[in-house]
Amino acid sequence: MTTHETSAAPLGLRERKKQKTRERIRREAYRLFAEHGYEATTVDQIAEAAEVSPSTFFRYFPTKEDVVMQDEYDPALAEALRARPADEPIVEAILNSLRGPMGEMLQQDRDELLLRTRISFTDPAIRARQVAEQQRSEEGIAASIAERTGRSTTDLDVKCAAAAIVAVFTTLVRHWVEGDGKEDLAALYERHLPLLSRGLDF
Amino acid sequence: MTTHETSAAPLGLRERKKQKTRERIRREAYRLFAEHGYEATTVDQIAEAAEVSPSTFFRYFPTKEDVVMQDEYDPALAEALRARPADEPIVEAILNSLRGPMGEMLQQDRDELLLRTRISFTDPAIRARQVAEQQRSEEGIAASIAERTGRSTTDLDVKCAAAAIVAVFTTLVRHWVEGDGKEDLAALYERHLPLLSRGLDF
DNA sequence: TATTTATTGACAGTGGACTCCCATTTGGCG
DNA sequence: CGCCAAATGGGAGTCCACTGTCAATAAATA
Repeated sequence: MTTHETSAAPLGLRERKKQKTRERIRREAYRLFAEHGYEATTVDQIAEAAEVSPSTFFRYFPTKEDVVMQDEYDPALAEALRARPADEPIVEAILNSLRGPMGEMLQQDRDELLLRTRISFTDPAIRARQVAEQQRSEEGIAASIAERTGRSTTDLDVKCAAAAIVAVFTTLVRHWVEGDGKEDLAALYERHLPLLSRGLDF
Repeated sequence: MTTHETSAAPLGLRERKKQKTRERIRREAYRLFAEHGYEATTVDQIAEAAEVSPSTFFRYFPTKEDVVMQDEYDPALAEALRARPADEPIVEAILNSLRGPMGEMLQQDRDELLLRTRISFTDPAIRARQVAEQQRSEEGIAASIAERTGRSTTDLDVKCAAAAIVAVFTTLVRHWVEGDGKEDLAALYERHLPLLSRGLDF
């Protein structure tokens, strides 16, 4: 590597074309996945729909799995969490993070998020990948909690808390997806996340 | 079908042989998975190790995935939960269930559980399957909670609670596996599950 | 023992993910 | 424009899960 990517790079025609190609492949893949399911969609079909050769598909994505999402949201949340005052109770801190730009981000990507999430809940093969990502999300959130409370990241209570939080998130998002995204995701968070702070009183 | 299976069937030589073959395939598969990983193990290898032809493998297991575990424990927990008095707080009820025969069951299968769980945490492809099972566990536990509290199974709070509980379980089991099962799993439950009842006070 | 039926192994596919290679095209640049 | 490097397409090839068929064998049954 002789050149470093700078955020202000003018981006020549070549780069722009590549980005567009990558995006086109990804978009067509998602469309086909949504239409016929992940397993039932072949790389050849994706390539054809994106108007590239199968070889080119593999140049952009090392494996078919790689075309599926990595979730930017949970890591972003872990980040946002770090900006909140440490004396704020964790659930409050999360809700406050979601009320900020983080929430707008979700609002913005609503449709794509809906589609992606639907796929990942529907298809077992993709689900696997998703779970791996989720694990990292948990670690990120655990790290935030640990940082805020001066505990260790390896603290089991911290890990359990992070796991519970992510689990509730997942449950709410699933509910949201099953309702075709008609409900307000943010409202669901506001309504059900506090369950964790007040304790499971069943 | 002209004959029906009766629980007291004396089980002819044919049936017994089949059972043994099935078990042998499963055992060898697990051994190889543990040794080389799920993906890296081919059906041919499993068949050879189990001393059957590849065709026979597929006669016993429709797909390679089908050779992996279904978890009997979480459903068993949901069952046991139903036997506890309804006025007992949920986390207490769970712990009490685990203190009974349910706990002995776990104790008994310790080694196999350790192996199976290790595989399912290690290998993404199997993890997918596991997650699907987990989903059903959540539903089972949600059903128990709903039944105990007279709420609906579709109640989002109930679903969130079940998800949180399973998430903590998973976290603890993972921790247990990572420590090679040296710690006492039951003790981990006792120590960290109450986190959920008293609320996340971070 | 003779007949029937279930289980098996061998073998020849199929399809799809993924690799390698090479010729062609296309954008970057002097 | 003309050269170079990057990006692409096409094709041949590998690996492996999984299917289907058929003949041989072993168990159940008469």
